[in-house]
Amino acid sequence: MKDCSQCVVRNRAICSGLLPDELIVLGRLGRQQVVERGQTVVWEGDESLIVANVIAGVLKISMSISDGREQIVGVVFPSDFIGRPFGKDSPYSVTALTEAELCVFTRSAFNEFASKHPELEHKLLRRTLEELDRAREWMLLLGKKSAGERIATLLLEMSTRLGEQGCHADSGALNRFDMPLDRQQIGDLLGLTIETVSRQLTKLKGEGLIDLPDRKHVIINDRLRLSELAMAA
Amino acid sequence: MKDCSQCVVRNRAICSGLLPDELIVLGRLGRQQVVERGQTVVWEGDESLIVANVIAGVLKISMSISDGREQIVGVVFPSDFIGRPFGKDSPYSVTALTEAELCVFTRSAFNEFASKHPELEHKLLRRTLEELDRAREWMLLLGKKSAGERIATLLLEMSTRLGEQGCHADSGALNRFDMPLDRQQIGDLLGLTIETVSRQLTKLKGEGLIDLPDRKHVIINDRLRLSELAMAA
DNA sequence: TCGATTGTTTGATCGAAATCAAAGACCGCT
DNA sequence: AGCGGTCTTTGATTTCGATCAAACAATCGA
Repeated sequence: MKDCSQCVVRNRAICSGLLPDELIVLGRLGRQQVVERGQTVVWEGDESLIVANVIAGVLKISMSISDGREQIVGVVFPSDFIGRPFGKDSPYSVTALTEAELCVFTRSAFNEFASKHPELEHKLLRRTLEELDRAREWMLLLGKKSAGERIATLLLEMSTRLGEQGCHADSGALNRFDMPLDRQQIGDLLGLTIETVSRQLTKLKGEGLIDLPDRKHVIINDRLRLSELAMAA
Repeated sequence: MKDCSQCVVRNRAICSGLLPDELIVLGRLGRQQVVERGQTVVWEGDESLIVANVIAGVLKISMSISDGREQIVGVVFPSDFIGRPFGKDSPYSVTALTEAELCVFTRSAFNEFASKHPELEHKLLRRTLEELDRAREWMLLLGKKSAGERIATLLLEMSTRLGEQGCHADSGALNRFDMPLDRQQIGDLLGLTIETVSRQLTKLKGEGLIDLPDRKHVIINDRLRLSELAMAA
């Protein structure tokens, strides 16, 4: 593995805060790996063999019912942590939505290292608590919001989470982003069908709140009105 | 506070595994408190002043939209942990569904103690990861399951989680339990209306899969068929 | 025991999103 | 540039659960 001190997510991932020599030990346990769009790195129901830090790219966490219905239960960005430490099987799949770069550990090696480094576990705990908050926020969306509210919420959420990645100086960039999910995946995340997603997006575009120059590109014109639509608590 | 070594959730709560003298220190930080049915101990949006272990009773975790729509995002049982450590405001409310008994800490005192006791943070991390798994399972339910599937899933989930509490010798008790949620709350948990909940329960009763001797009491007659209906992955 | 209140069930109708169906746009490939 | 495949949009129709409405059952206090 390359030197962790050069890692682009060095200051944001859970390994931040480790001492230089600890980082060297951890670095030796991990390997960097490029995964291509569509590739699944963790399988629902299978033994949870690996965990990883996301260095670049966007991935989805998904669960499904035996008849094929699929729900996306999380979207993961650079510096986020993926996999299920401390548990034999993974209850969900993790699949790359874009080409991605991971810093991969075997679960057992990570577990062992983590048990000896409370600072790391503390970081992971904080991150897991945040992820739980986000999951619950999404439960509110899935349980109570209308199709229009769901789409508005998603656009704002993607915009801010992608925005956290880039340079903060360019504030205008917050309102233009590449949606890493296709229409089907947006549906699987929002609990809607592909047709409903399409209609709601067309509606927002018609009202001038957003622009959709092409399939992937989204431009938010009226953030305020969009957040009113999203009906946040 | 009473002696922690006598606590009924001693072996299951996150404080299990602490050394006797650590337990005494933690015990002095907490106070036992009885909360009555309907009482809210944490308010959504307010500063997260307290965290607690649940000693007895059942509580709900809920989030809401400004217009009053409410979603229950978690149900909490004895030995579970409530509150939001390491974060200024609580994104959700916590309200007692039955009379309950808590072991309450101020957030700041708990945070400080936890930072010094990795074993405790490790327990909390494992618990939070499990809670996250449950939240995601529920996202699948809210996003993709039909009303009938939701009700079947809930009945099985309540049955097993309440069953974990009691004595394991009496296996028959798993199939009879008191539902701590009323119809409105079941709706708020499943993303359904009170009428749909009632109709689905009546349907299951008509098919002989369950009995409902009174409002609160549930008897599961055919667990296998119920879990087929629940369509678990 | 009665009446008031609250919670639940049942029935009739409505509507938002799903489903079914087909046309249109975009992309990669040769 | 032209073709084949995939993804997206648009339209027509259906359906499941929501909403509206009223009867019914349980609980509680006087």
